[in-house]
Amino acid sequence: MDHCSSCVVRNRAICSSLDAGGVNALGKIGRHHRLVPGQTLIWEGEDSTVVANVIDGVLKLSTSLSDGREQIVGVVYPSDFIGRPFGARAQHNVTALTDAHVCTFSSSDFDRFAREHPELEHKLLDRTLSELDRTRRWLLLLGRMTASEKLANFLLDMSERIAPSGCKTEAPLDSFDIPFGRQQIADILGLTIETVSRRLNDFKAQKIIAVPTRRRIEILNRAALSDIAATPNR
Amino acid sequence: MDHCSSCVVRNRAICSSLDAGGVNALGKIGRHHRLVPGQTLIWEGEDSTVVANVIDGVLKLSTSLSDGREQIVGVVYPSDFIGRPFGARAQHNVTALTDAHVCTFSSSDFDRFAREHPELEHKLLDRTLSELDRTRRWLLLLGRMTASEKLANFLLDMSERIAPSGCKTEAPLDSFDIPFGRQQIADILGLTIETVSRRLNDFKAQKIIAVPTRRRIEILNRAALSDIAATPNR
DNA sequence: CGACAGATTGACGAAAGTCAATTACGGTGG
DNA sequence: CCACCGTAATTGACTTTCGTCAATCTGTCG
Repeated sequence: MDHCSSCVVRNRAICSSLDAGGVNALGKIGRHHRLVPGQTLIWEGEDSTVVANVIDGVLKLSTSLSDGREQIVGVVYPSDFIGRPFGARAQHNVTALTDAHVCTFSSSDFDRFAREHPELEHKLLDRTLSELDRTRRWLLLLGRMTASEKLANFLLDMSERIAPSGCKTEAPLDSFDIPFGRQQIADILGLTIETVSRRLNDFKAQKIIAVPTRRRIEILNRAALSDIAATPNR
Repeated sequence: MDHCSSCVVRNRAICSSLDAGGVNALGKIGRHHRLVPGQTLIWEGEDSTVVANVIDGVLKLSTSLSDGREQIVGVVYPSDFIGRPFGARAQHNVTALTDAHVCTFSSSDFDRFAREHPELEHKLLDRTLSELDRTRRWLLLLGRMTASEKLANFLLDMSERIAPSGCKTEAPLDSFDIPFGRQQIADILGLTIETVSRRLNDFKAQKIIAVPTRRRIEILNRAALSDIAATPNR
């Protein structure tokens, strides 16, 4: 880990809680890895031996049942943290969806480092609390929403989280590529690919969205989409 | 907060990370509250002003849609921690299901205290990571399981988490009271009360469980129940 | 002994899943 | 640059599961 100081996520990842000396020390125990789409970094149930920072790319967290049913339980982007520090067993798979760069640490190294750096643990705690809130909101989507509501929320969520490289705006984009195929959308929303396809076509027919290519979405009528996405009670 | 040293959760709540002096200092900023069933401690969307430890009782975390659909996103037991420290807005309601005792702290007091006590933050981080893992497993249940599978998992989960006062065994109980009505079971599992009732009766007809009273469950055939609860792939 | 909320049961409908066939996209090689 | 191929996505017909609505039952508590 030679160039932490020039790392693109230096100021956004948990590293941002550390001063130059701390980052340097952390860098010494980290290793840079490249992942290709479909490559799995952590397997569910294995003794958790690595944690990591995402530098570039998109990865999914997933769990599955023995008959093959799969649920995606999280999607991570650059600057996000991966893995379960402090000795517990990995509870889900971590798999690259795109080409990805990650900065890995052995669990034991990271645990030791974290315990010596309260500022890092604080940052990680804050992130984990936010991720927990986000995941709990997802429970509402999976447990209580219809297919159309799920998709509307998904598209709005994507438009807020996807920022194509080179574009610095913070505002939600009306036109973007999603890093998921239909099966993955289905696995995120707890649906089948057929239902995803049908509801997406409903939106297309109503001119709420356009789908110029398989992976591109254009939101033509954001108000209508927000309307379909059942508003949480707050 | 006079008697932290005699608190029943002193050695299980996050307080267990503190020495006598620390607990004493924390006790000074905490206030003891009694809650009655149905009483709400925190409302979703309000500016988060309190966090708390559960001393006794069971509480639910829930979110709802404007049309009344509700999803329970968490259930907390004695020694569990409630709330979102470090300034974010409350994302869900916290409501007592039984008579309950909690030990509350103003967010700002707690935040300040936590930042001065890395051991406390570490403990909280470890718990939050575990809770995140648990919540993510719930996503699989809501997104990919049938009503029967959901109920089987729910019953097994309950049998492991419920320990009636006075009983010190760690083994799962085959006979226990659940602190939920049918509507709440439905809100946990993303079902309707009718479906809960029907599937429960299926289990009864198969002699897998008995339901001597509304709130009591007796597991007659744990193996069959585990069999229905689709096994995660690990 | 009622009365009421909570739970069960039944009949029906709607939403999403399943299975199968077809189409379209996107990458490859001629 | 175009034709071809394989994968992914769409579409259609049908089934299943769960939800909805309404009636009935039951146990809890005054």
